[in-house]
Amino acid sequence: MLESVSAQHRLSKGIQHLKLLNKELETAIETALLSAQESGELPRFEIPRIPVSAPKRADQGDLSYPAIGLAKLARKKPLDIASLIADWLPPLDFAGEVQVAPPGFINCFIADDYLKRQIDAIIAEGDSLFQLDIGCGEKAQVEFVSANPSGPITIGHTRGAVVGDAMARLLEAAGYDVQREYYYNNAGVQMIKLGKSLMLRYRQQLGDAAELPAGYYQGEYLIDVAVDLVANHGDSLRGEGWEFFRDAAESRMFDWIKRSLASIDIKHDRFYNETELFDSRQIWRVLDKMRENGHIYEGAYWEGADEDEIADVTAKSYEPATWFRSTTFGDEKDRVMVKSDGAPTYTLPDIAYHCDKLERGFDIAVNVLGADHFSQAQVVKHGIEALGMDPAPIHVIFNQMVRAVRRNDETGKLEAGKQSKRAGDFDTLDDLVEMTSADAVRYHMLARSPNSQLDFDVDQVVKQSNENPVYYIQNAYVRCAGIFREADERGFSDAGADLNLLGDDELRFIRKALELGNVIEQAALNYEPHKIAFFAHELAAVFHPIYDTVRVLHSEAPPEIAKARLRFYRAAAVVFYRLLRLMGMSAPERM
RNA sequence: GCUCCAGUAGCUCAGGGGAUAGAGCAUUGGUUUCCUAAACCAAGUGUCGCAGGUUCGAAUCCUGCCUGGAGCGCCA
Repeated sequence: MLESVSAQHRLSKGIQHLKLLNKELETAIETALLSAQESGELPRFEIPRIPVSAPKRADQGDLSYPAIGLAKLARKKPLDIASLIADWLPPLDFAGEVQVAPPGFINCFIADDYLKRQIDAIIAEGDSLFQLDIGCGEKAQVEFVSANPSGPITIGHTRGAVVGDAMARLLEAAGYDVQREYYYNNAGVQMIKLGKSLMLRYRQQLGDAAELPAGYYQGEYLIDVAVDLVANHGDSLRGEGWEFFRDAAESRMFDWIKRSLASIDIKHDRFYNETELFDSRQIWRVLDKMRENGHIYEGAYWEGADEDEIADVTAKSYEPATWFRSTTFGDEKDRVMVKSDGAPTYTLPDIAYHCDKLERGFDIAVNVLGADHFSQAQVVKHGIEALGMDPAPIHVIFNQMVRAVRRNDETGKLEAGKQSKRAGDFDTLDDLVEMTSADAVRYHMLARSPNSQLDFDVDQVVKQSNENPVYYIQNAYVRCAGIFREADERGFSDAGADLNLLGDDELRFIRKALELGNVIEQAALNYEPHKIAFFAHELAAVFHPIYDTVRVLHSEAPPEIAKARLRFYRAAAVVFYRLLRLMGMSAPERM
């Protein structure tokens, strides 16, 4: 489905149009190949999609296409095919020189004139730079964080929060109408334990001798809540049951969670909880539907259980439970939907929730989960299939584990944080933000493939220096802002700037900046939000050397050249602003 | 035992059929009369875990193995 959508991608209407040059060239090459086939110079074969990419070396052009890949199909020498393509290539307004390079590459240079024109185009697009229309306004949802309200946002949740929010921003940039959702379980035994834990903490505050049993929530934060309850209500809550305390705890925890997330500029549009699915009896309707479709059965153990499992279950003398025959869909064993005590497992509401999600009509439903949810997510997917629904819109990003680390000065190795004497605890989002900054947390959590385990190096992130990529990127924007401030003070403007006076350095930056559209598309449609973080750093690395030599308000820069350069920096500032916002980071005017 | 993720420079990680494998940190040396040096310039560093295979071409794909992490509940 994505392919068909992406094929009809368009850019938003603006006065100026920024193009996805890779796509343009790919299309043009396809046209050239068809023409060559038409003319008989090339045999007929189905043209495979070979992506145009940016070569590593400058002398290999800005966009490169390996025609080598067609050699076998065309039964011709790669270099000859490349030549044919070059011959038949329709005119492209952005293309300068087109070279054929051995062993069979088409290397296309972007024309300087085109690059210069893009500067005003970038400024015109402003905050919506490279706002794509791939999504055509279709509905997308990102479900992320989804931590149960039983404690603070941990470092692991934080990764999901940052990745999810960046994903949402990228989908918006790709043209989707995006909803951010937070789903949580508040109907199970864990919340009962939370309520009882708070109740005991409350009684402790009143001087009762109460111990928290093992498995209850031992965290000190519940003591804080209990202290508050005593301060506000004295001992008047002594008669309240655990339900009261559960609700009080849930409410307090959610206030905390929302405040923590807000501190890194993350806000959900909707909070959806399990209780809704119970109250609406939706979970039972889902179970009935699965039963109707023949995927549900009752039994003390699952149909494929071996002797050991049966012996184990028999020993526990369970009453029969309700099973989902998920093995039909490739699962390794069937799963319990309703326990023998009549309570549903958490899987059933989870399936019901995703069913509801699909019924709400999202064309894309991204789910950001920790890798420890892998099996669970598979079962949910099987459940959706058992309902006769298509799980295709659902895409899960699994984040591998994350831990806070510090460098051990003796070994030089990174070690998990808690053992550090200097550190104290820093395994919550609040701690991380306090020790570093919201921007640093966001950047470092994002600048890693979700598939990689992440060691959050607290010491490195704390450093506010050029050692830290966060400030390296932001400083690019700050430097632009500094130029604008100084220009304003001197009453200098870029009105009537002649961009022909710009040099190769400036154009090198524009070249790189024009890749942003492709980066957004790739990051959004392939669910790889980390790409935007790497691109931001690369762009800053192109920017800073230019800043050093391309001076605007310098005694040796003639006013006409200064004007053109000022206009250039206006464009650069737009690009960095857009990038920083896509990552959910701030774009400070000064640092 | 099975499933998923990872293994690339001293460290943390990008790249994931294409041209001479990259970045940051760390190391060494240099740069500032003028828009913030949180910057720039220069230097060195590799058995891309191991072994086979596919291919014109493999860090990238396939198979097997090794190492580390996460799962495999009538927990949520």
